[in-house]
This record gives sequence, C-alpha cells and structure tokens, in this order.
Amino acid sequence: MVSIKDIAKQAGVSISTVSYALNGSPKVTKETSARILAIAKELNYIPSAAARSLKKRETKIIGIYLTNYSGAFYGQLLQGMMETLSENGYELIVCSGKESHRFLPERMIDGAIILDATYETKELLSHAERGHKLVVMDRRMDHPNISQVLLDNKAGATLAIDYLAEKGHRKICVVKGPDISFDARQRLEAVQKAVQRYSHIEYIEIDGDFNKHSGEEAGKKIHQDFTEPVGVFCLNDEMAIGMYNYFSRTNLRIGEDVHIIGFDNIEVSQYIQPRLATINYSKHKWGALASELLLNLIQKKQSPEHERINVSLIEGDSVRKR
Amino acid sequence: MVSIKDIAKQAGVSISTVSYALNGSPKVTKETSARILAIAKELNYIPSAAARSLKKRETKIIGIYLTNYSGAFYGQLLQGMMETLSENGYELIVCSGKESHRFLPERMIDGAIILDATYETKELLSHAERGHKLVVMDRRMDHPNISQVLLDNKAGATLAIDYLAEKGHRKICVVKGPDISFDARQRLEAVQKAVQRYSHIEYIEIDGDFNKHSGEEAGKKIHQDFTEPVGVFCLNDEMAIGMYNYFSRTNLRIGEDVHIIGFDNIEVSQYIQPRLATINYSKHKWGALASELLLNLIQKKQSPEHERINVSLIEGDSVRKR
DNA sequence: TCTCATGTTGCAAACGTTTCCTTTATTATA
DNA sequence: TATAATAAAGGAAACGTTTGCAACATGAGA
Repeated sequence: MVSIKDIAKQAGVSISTVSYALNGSPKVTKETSARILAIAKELNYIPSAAARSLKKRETKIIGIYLTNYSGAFYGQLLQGMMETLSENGYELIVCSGKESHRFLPERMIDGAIILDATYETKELLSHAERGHKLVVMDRRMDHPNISQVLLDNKAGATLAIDYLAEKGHRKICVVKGPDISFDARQRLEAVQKAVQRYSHIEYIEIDGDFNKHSGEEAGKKIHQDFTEPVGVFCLNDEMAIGMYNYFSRTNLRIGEDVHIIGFDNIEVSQYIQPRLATINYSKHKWGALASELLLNLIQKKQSPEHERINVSLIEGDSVRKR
Repeated sequence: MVSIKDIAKQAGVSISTVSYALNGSPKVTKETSARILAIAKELNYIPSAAARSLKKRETKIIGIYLTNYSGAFYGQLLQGMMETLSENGYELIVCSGKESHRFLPERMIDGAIILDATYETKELLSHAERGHKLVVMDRRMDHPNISQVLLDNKAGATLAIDYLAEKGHRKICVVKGPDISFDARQRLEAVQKAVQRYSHIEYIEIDGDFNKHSGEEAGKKIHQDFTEPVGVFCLNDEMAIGMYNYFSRTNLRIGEDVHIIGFDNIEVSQYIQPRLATINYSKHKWGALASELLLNLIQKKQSPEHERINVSLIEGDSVRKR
C-alpha cells in the first residue's frame, strides 16, 4: 500500500508537508502542493481510513439501526437521511444485528439513528452516557446526547377511528401491533381514547405483530365472528395487506362487509384493490429530520430536543359508508 | 477513553500482556489473564476498531452495495448474507451512494458484494486489481479476486414464455427492464430465443425500467392496442404490480383478458389478487452463497468461480387458459 | 552446582495519519 | 546593515493496537 510516506519520499518533502498538501492547507505553497497532489495521483494513493480515524477520532460515518429491511418504507426513509448527511460530508451505513451494536462504542461510526425496537434503551443510555450521539425514532428518551423524532401516532390513530365513525361504523375492530413497538403502543392508546368518545360503538381488539401473517390471522378471527359490517383499523399497512389476502379467499368483500384502514401508507397500499385507506406521513422528511438533529448533536449546535412528524388521512375504497 | 495502556497500568503488567490476555492467547497464565479481564471489565474498556484495523489490516466487515433499498426482495437476501457472515465472525453493512465506494479501497471493509448496476465494472476491476475481494451478483466478470453468483435468468425467462404458450397464448408481450441491468438483458435475450420456437406466436416488446410506474405505462399501451387476449411477461414482479394497478381502473380483467407473469416472486406477489404467476428463486440462498464465495476469496480457499441460482415457475391465477 | 529447556512477561517497533512546535529561508523595516 | 517579522517546510509525538523478539524466572536433568 502506498502511503503518505511514499509520496513524501518521491516528492522530496516531509510527510507533514504531504499531509498538509493533501488536506488543502494554506501552509504549503501552491507549487509544492500541486507537485504533491500530482505524485499522489500518479502513485494511486488512497488514504487509510483507519489511520485517519485513529488520529482524528471521527469517521464521518453515521449508522442507522434497523430491525428488518423487509419493511416497505425504508426506501424513502433512507433516501431522506442520505441526502441530509451527504450534504454535510457524512456517509450512511445500515446496521442490523446484535453484533453491529459495537460499531458505536468502538467508534466505527460517529453517531447513530435508532429505529430498532430490539435495541435496548438501557444500552442506548449507556452509549449516550459515554458521550456518543444518538437520535431515536422509536421511543422516548431524555438525555443531552439524545434527540428524538417521533411520528404523531396519536393524531393518526384518532384520524383513523374518526374516519370509520364518520362513515357510520358502529362496530370497530383494531388489530394491534407488538408490545415492544413504541408506535404500536401509542397508536393503541389513542385508539382506546378515541373510541370512548363514541358511546354507541362496539369496540374489539385483536392481537397482531405488524407482519402480514398476523393480518391474515386477524382476518380469520373477524370472519368467524362476523355478523354485521365491521370497520377494522390495522395498526400498520402490512397487516392490512395480509387481511386483504385472507378475505380474497372468502365471500366477504372489503369495502362492503369489511372496511379496512391501515397506517404508514407503504408503497403497495396504492397498488392493491380496493385502494387502502391509511394514515400517511412523509418518510423522507422523517429521515431527513432525524439526520439533521443528529448532525446538530455532533456539531454541538442547538436544536429542539424532539420533533414530531405530522400525519394525514388518505381515503380509500377499502372504507365506505355503512 | 480507556485504553489497553490504562489496563496495563492498573494491573501492573505491560501492554503486550494485556493485549495477549484480551485476545485469549495461551502465552499468559490463567491467573494474570483473569485479573486483566476483570480490570478491563471494571474500567469499561472497549477496544478501538480503528487502532486494531490499522495494525491488523482488516476490519471483519463486509459491505453489500445496493442501488435502492426500496426493492422488495432485499429482506431475505440480506438475511441470507448476514447468517453466513456472522457465523464466520464478520459483520455486514449496507452501502449505497457514490461516496461509499471509497469504503473498499480505504479498507473500511474487507470485501464487497455488488448488486448495484450503477457501480461501474471498470471501477470494480481496478479494486480487484489492487487485491480487494469481490463477489458480483449483477454482472459477469473474470478476475482471480472476483467471484460471481448469478440467477439462472435464461431458464426463468424460458419457463415464463413456455408457460404462456402452454396456456394457449398466441399473442405475447414482454415488458423489458433497463438496459443497464444484466438480469434484464439476460431475461430479454432468453425470451427472444424462446418465442422463436413458437412460430405461431405474435411477439411484442414494450420498454420498462423495473419500477412500478413503467408497469402502469406498459399496461396503458397494451390497453390501447387491445384486440384479443394477451399474455404479458413482465421482466420483474414490481412492474407486474404496476400493471395490475393500471388494469384495475379499466374494463379489462387480469387472468381473462390480460394474462400476466412476473419474475422474482417478491413478497406482495402472493398478496395481490389474482395471485401473480411468477418465476421464483431463493433469495436467502442467493445471499448466503454470495457471502460464502466472498469468504472463500478472503480466506484464500478454493471455490467455484461462479455459481448459478436455480429458478422455478410459480403458477398463479393471473395466467389462465386461453 | 551448572546448564538447558520451558513458561511467562516485557520491550519496542510498526501500522498511517494529524498537528503542534521548531527550524530555516525570505522579505520588510529601521 | 542589522533586526524583526513573515512564510514555508520539517521533526516528532501521538492516536491504540499487535506481535516478533528479548529477558527473566523456574525447575529439571546431568
């Protein structure tokens, strides 16, 4: 491997001069600098990230921690993050799996964005305590080294219930998410509060885990107990799609017998029939904002400790007037 | 930051002894080792990845290069990779974006798996030339430092055309993929060869780019020229889903007027109505195999230079007898 | 008692940078 | 012309590890 040393030798200057030249420091004259740069290119010099980060104590890399990539909305989310970060000279890498947790403390990454309910809060706190910078998107944490960007789950869930009620539904069923998920808990809580406002509504809860399969299972349960049209709020779109799949094999029709609304507005929701009603929010903005807060934390700039992402209702033929 | 030096001081031994102890070398006695380990834990010692990789010239990290995360099959693919890699003490990180190309030459990663048509072959070749290890999943390359795992696109495309022909279709339309994609080119080539075997078949090509939107566009075109039932081979499932969406707004029925078969068997293909006929292959195995070949390359073990992933036909109600 | 093998630990160089501080050369000022 | 100020380049330490080799202690065999 050709190093700064080789360049120095070739150029007949000291390694410090080479380093300054390579970093565009004004301490070295234009001519020497140009000569050094030329030699570097000629020798095919590539800096060693390890050496640099050992010395500078930074890597210019941000890690985003995800549980499973399969989820459908990561595309836009990551896009939003990458744009913001690369504008500021940072790279984004996606980390997954227990072992990659060590990337933060071992300083392979300068900061982390967390969207992984399996990452323990206790562990995150100890990182923050050591001085590492974090942004959490899936829980609430209070620490000077941690910022948060959360969805307005409560508003979304309330919109969904109100929408069903407004369409005349008197029997409402919610398909829950996993307890481990902050979003699931918040959405459920808001649902419970919202239905209380409608004394005439019969309200039922069914377990779910945010995956398609549990949506199918929930569909089966609804089918078994079916007596009259029912409005179903699946706490995410993925389960709604599973439920579509279940009912496609039955004599019950979505938008007639079973009315479904989801949450997330993942891409395929626009592509299934009938169009799924859902709660929408900008994944791009969510990612961008998280990155921005993280950069502020790293650069010790002030920024609001926590931001909230707005949501809105998207109507769809999966919910019709009863 | 507490370093190996601090531990040495605390334990009253040299730093080399600490290093040996930390790495479980038999050169240091059990007692000293235990004492050192205890002190390390007590001081909350965390090794510096930078220092280690500077010295050892390895990071134990593999990078997978993807164009866009949005694609629907990455979940299982990455899962397959992670399993194989973590069994061997490696971590996987997902890299995306032009700037992250430098991770390989700067030795932030020990090797790379390429599934990103925008990564130039020339650039990959120069990395290989410098001694870096690569596995390509989206092109053919011949170099001692490069292995490849390709899909059996030809077999898949042939299966698709034969399936349509077998169902009595005499008018067959293929929705192409982007020229930049190796898979798209191979599939198209095989299609062209396959249709030649059926002299009675009317064959049409429509442009596409592997995204949903181009599937919709292709649907529109097919609709305009519609005279009789047509069999459509979308070169990937994503475009097929776009086409479903288009036809849901028309009077033409999928599986009756327009018969569609896709390629990839992405997850939602099982969830749309009617069930999409498609070409299936194990994404998990694809990822696992790619990782395995890369590890062999890194550990200088022998392995076949290139492997092929088998494909199979999945029938669906989107294609019926004409 | 001396030598030798064995087992345990320490020394110091090396990995490739960055950066503070010093040295040397050059020009301006008195 | 002597001195100060400025500009350019170099020296060397430091970042935190790993590892080849040297040093030392211990006990066994002669």
